[in-house]
Amino acid sequence: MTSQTIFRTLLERPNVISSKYQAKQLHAQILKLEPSSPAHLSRLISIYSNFNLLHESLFVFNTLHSPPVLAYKSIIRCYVANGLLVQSLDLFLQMRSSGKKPDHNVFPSLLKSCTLLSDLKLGESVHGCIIRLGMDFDLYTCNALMNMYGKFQKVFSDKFRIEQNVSLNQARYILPQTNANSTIINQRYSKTNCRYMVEVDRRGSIMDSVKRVFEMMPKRDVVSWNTVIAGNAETGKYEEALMMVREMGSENLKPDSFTLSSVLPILAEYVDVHKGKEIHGYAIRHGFDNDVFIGSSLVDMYAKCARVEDALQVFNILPQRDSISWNSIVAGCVQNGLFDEGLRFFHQMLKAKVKPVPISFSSIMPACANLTALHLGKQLHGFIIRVGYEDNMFVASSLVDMYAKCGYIKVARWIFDRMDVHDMVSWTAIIMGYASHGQAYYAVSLFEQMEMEGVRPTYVAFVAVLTACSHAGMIDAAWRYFNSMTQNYGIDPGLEHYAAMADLLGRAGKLDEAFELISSMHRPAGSVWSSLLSACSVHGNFDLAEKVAKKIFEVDPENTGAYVLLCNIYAAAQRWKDAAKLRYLMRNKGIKKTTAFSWIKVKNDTHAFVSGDKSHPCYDEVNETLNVLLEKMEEEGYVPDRNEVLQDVESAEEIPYCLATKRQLPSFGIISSFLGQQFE
DNA sequence: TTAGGGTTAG
Repeated sequence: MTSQTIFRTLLERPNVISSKYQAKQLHAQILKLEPSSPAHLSRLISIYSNFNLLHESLFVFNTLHSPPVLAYKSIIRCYVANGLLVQSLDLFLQMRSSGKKPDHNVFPSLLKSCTLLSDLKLGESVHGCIIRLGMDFDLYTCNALMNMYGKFQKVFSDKFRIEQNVSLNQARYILPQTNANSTIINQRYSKTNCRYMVEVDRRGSIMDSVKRVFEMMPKRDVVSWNTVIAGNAETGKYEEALMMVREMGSENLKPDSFTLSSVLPILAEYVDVHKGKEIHGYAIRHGFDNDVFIGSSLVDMYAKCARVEDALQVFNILPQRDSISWNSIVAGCVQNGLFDEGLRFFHQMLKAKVKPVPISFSSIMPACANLTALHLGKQLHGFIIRVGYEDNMFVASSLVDMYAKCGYIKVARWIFDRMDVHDMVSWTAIIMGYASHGQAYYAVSLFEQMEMEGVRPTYVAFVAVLTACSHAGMIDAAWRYFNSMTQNYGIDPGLEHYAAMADLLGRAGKLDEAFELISSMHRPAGSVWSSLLSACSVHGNFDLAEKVAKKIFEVDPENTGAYVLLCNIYAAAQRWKDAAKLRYLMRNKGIKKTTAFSWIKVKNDTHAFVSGDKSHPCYDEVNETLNVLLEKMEEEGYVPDRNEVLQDVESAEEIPYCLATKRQLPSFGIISSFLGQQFE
């Protein structure tokens, strides 16, 4: 074969050119053999642009006096791939003014530019151009059109959601509640509602555009279906998305890895592990389980369905892991309460030299918060500042929560005040922080501030404010919020809200009122009754206690806490026979009190305290210290109530403080050195 | 021409 034949073959079958080096060799051959052939030069531009070589492509393009369509569309594609979006649209206009008729390959690139520029109007103009040129039946062009409209629909949807739940930071002034404030709140909501209607119309019309394009298509491929399915999945139209996955089959198209990427998050949201497993089986049968996207989605789906073991299994056999698969397993562990495991994976991720992103920190921070591992939380905070993630709303909210849970409410407030915008979660985190620190005034004031700024309180925000009221004995305010949930926001009170109210009323001695409230619940849970049982014990209402205990045993016959509490109540009332009968019943039923323990971290060791254990080497010293503290407390007027403790069902010990073995948390010193070394 | 992960809960 002569060099000329090879040259022609290469130009006719550009796919055989597998490297940038070969492309440059071909360029040299063209210059040598046919340097002025626009057809050859255009093919060369196309080959260069396939390798994303913008500089080389432009170099050749600028030598052409009247570039053919192939040259234009190759440069346009290369511009888009390099993020030069305005330039891509400029070149399209230049091509049109030179009289060249664009073919169907040009539009996907242009539509991508409009999407990346977030310019819907421009996208609609391009759509008009597509229709005028009669390209609106082309498969690739239609797929790209649907993709563009789908992306805009998601942007509108996300933007609207954020506007609903975000306010500017004006939390530095705390206004008292007045009628004037209520008027402002109402005005804000009526404005919000107007905007809501406009946005709903806008989103609806964009989704109609996606549908219209889809329905007009003479032929659809798997990408067409995937695009519409993803559009529905991302905007919460789950049933529609799943229905379309089933409908694909009627056009003889099988779901591929992209389809599964849309389906798995829906099943995670539905907590439907059975269907999730079916999809997992399908993925294995079709070889998609090696796909890193599917792997991450499976990890996430299993974790959200509380199947951490399955999530770990999928993660452990992943042939390749990227930042997202690591974040998925870290978040999966933490969300399921496996904090140590989550921290270990975070550590391993750093060791694997995967750079943490904001999501990594907002996923791991709740582990520090729930373990009250302040030292680690502070180290991570330092790292967050160094890499500049402290302004991320998710990261900042998780920091607010971590500091509040670790006892540093002032630092939590400082971080909260520094945030430019507050969403519903950050408000709730700081309100709950104040509530758990017993600073109900701040919690309630901030809740009202949040309402003033037009952020709609949610189910969780009401849990927070009612908890605050409960701790401070604010009965009137609590009733106001409890009633406001349904009346103003249409949120049905749940278990947590009833529990806070029952706790509040019980502590205040309003036992009958609490009984009535709990009885009004649809299906009162044992835990809500339990707080009333405890209040009955404190206030010495033994008759009601028996009634309440009966209610608990109806819904939860093996509620250990209720047995123990009732036993103690009988003991306090000197009803020894009843107490003994109950204890006998417990033994018969095999009900045992779960061992509770608390722990304290001293330097790098965590020491756990369990009733009845004398194994710790410093047992005597600890007991001595406890006695000193007890004496001091008694000097200041504390009278220990030993009536109930003496009759504790499972323990014969009078003072249940002893020491158990050390519990080892991950060593954060090691993580700290990684943070410092690798990513500064 | 199409894809995956995050913060608040007595």
